[in-house]
Amino acid sequence: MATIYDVAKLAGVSPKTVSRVINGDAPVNSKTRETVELAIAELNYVPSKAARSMRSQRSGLIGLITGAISSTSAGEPAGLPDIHIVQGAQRVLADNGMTVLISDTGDKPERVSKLVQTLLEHRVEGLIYVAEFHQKLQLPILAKGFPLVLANCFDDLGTAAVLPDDKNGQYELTKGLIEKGHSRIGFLTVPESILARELRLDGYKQALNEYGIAYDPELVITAALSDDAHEFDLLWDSIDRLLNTPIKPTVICCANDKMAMRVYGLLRERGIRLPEQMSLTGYDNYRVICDHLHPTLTSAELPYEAIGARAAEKLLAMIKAGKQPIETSVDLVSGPVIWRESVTAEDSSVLQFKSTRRSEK
Amino acid sequence: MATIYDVAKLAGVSPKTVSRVINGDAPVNSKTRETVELAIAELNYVPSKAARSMRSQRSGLIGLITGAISSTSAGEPAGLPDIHIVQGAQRVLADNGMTVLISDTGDKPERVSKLVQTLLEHRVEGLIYVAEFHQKLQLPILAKGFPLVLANCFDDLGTAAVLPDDKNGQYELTKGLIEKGHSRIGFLTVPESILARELRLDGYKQALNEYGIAYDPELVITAALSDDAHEFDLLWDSIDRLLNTPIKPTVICCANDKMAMRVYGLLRERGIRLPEQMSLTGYDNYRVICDHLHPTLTSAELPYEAIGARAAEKLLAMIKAGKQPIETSVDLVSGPVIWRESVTAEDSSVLQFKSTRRSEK
DNA sequence: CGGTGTCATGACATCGATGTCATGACATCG
DNA sequence: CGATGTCATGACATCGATGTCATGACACCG
Repeated sequence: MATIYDVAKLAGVSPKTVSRVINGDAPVNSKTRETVELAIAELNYVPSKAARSMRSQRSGLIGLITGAISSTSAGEPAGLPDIHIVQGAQRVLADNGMTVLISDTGDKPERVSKLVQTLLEHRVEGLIYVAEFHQKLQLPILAKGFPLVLANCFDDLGTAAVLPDDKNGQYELTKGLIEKGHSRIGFLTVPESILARELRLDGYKQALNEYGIAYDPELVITAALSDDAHEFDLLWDSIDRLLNTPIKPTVICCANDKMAMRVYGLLRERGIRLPEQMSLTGYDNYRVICDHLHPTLTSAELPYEAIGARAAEKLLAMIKAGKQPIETSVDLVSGPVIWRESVTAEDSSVLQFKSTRRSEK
Repeated sequence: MATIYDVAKLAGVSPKTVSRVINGDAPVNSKTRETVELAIAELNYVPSKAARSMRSQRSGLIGLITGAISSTSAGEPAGLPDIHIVQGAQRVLADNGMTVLISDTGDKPERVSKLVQTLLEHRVEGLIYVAEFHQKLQLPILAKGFPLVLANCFDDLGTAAVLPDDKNGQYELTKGLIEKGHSRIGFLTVPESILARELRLDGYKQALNEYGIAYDPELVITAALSDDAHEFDLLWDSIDRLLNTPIKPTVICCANDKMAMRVYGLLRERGIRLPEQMSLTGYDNYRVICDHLHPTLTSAELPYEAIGARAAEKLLAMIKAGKQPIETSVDLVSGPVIWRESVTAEDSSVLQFKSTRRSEK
């Protein structure tokens, strides 16, 4: 590969002059510039970042650690694939002239510190750690003050983090359902081990509360996440319980789109027409599922792309601030609810009836 | 960040000795080694790849260009997300001590040459280009002899490439169906613009042929790919045509899992029970869909992870060969058929079981 | 005409690691 | 005892780019 010396030789100038042409940081005679540019083209010269970053002490690299790239093979979490977070981060970073170095844990958390080491060898200017689902964790400690942003996760040490606003998502979803005339709203949640559970439940309750609808614990059922047959039976039972409550729900909120996809099949097997006899919602806005299920599935978006983008922006700000410590913070990112065919809107008469009833209370 | 000089100073030795300790490439007195190792730990020293690769002329970096990372937002292709190809490549490369630099076209193909430039600045030792679906394309030309592997695509110039064996996948799928007793096999294909169409059709025909089943063009219907409402009507029509053939098919092969997901809904809307009254297959083995549809969906795997891995192996071999030109080639990678609940086996015992149960009602 | 300023360019050192060669301390051998 | 070999270590140059400083050519001014 050609070097700046080769170019200089061919153009009959000093390497420094070539450098000036490339960087445009000092005046160069236009005739000289032309000769140099010709030589560059002739030799297919591309400057070496390694040499540059040695002088400048800036690599232009950002390290991104994720399990995303291997996660789909193993026990996959229920949500959207976190690759969308990588997507968002990569876009923002590329727009700012940074190149992204990815490394993947391969689902072996103990590898993280070795990956970090490799990234530091490349002198990344900052790190983003992407978790597969909203969780709390503890990374091996880096040098103090090294720019690090956690995406989709957070820790105890006050490290900068960007998280999905799960409470708000379920709140907006529930609120929308109520405004469309639903008041018996079934809720299939995930197990307690999942952080999002409580947050979403809070959003659900808040919406009910604002509209004066009493919270009925019978309508909230914990459904399992995992994919094996046993859990599948449990989901079946959960639905039975919902359908057998004194006043049947008119809509079921599923903890995520995958669960909703199963519920489509289960409900139809017992002859229930969708959405006429039962409305359904998911969570994640997993496009492949939501757009292609029939009827298409209403879902609250898990704003992964935006989380990635925000994490990147935060990181860039931290890098820019340099030594001056920016106060780190935890950002919540909200996503919209995407209304699709799986939810019926009851007609105005019903709404009227309902509001009447409410005022009767 | 600490340098080798800092370590040397702290340990009271020369930088070269530190280098020897790090690389273990020459004998060092065990006492000296200990002192040096202590100093390294003390200073959190991490050697700089930039400096190393300047001397060694090896960056340890592989460039990976993809549209994957932005593809889901725009007009998404029908298949599996190509991120799985990245997955496979990253795994193999990491196992070989290489770090992956990703860059994304952001769905703007004209950006490719700029991305290549950036990757070359980082002195990547090779490049993998990942396409979103099986296609022919033309990359901007690199320096001749620069290690490059195309994944999920190929060109006219005989560049090394790794492709899915679409013909074999559909062949195995069709063969399996025949062996399970199906002989009227509907086939919803993708438009002619898609390369996989002809390949898969060939596989379908070959299987029929081997079992002496006549090819009936009426059973093969071109269904659209895109997601808008109009195309959706067309899919409906396609299914009608299939159901109205003189002898109805007992199974419908869909061009991909997403299409199959829609067909589930469409068939059920007209009261057809799955899989009892109609078997279904997809293509891609898009796990989120196949595992979670009810009944679970039989599908031929689009072996993206393996394609990525193979591409990486090919690239590493090319790099290792160096100047000696390895003969480039196009590899086909086959994936298995994953048999799930959506296909009934029509052998006598099953038929008997069914009729028994039905008569019990 | 000499002093001063501007423009275009080059010589040289430097970033951090490591290959090459040299050196000094010992051990071993004839 | 002197020659030779081995071991442990260091001095120095080098990879490719660029910051610093110097230099030569020329214009302009008093």
